[in-house]
Amino acid sequence: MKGDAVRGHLDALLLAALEQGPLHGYAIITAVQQRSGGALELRTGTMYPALNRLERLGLLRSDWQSVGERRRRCYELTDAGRRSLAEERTAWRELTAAIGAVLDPAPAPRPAT
Amino acid sequence: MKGDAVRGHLDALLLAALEQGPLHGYAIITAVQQRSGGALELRTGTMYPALNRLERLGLLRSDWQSVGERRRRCYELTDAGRRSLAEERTAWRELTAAIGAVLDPAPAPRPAT
DNA sequence: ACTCTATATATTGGCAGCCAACATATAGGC
DNA sequence: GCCTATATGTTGGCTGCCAATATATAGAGT
Repeated sequence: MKGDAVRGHLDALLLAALEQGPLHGYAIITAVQQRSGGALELRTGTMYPALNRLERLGLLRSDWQSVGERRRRCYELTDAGRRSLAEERTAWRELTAAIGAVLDPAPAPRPAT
Repeated sequence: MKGDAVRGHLDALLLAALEQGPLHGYAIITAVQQRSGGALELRTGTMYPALNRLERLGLLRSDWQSVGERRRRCYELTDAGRRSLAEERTAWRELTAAIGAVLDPAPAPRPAT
């Protein structure tokens, strides 16, 4: 998968990854990687700033956990985040429908041949 | 449709628009607009430089036509352009499959309940 | 003990690629 | 005469992702 593949869809991916329950950043990377069959690999320099931004926007909330000496920042969706995810899904369907229609145009219907 | 919608897929759209025959730039805009049901509207500041780039890459060739006093630059696919279009289609399918799998994950198969 | 990898989070600088705005010109309708 | 559609192009700017870098703990291998 070429670079910039997730451009414009990063927020949707992050929100979707958190839909089924809280995860910390590193776990989000592996979850997205697995769900996509290895095709999508989020970069830390891409994801962590995005998670912070989504939290500032009120779509996520986070809390720090400790596992031994290790610290993790665990994110979960807010209600606004769930609504935003629904909008992102709609936008994604519209985009794929629009581009798909140009890439693979339906044959023009013709008056009863 | 939000801005930057075509980002990363512009070349694919242009090549696909020209697949069924030569068109000039303005006609490409209306063709893409119609095929996408009005969802996609290419900007001149986006398209014309892209057409030039694709011609430099050898994926398109162009010739100037005259309709009365009007001049049109008519583009058509080269063989390399057709091959590139096929690759763009494959890349598009892989991308939609990957992102789609994250946005709408298949329920995990579980051992005979 | 030492090294390498995996786990885990974060910042910085760079840049590709699209967009808005602008510029120009012909043609046709009202 | 004016407005809109047709038609092609350039310039500057900004968004948003990436590579590179930094830091630190944990565990496995040798």
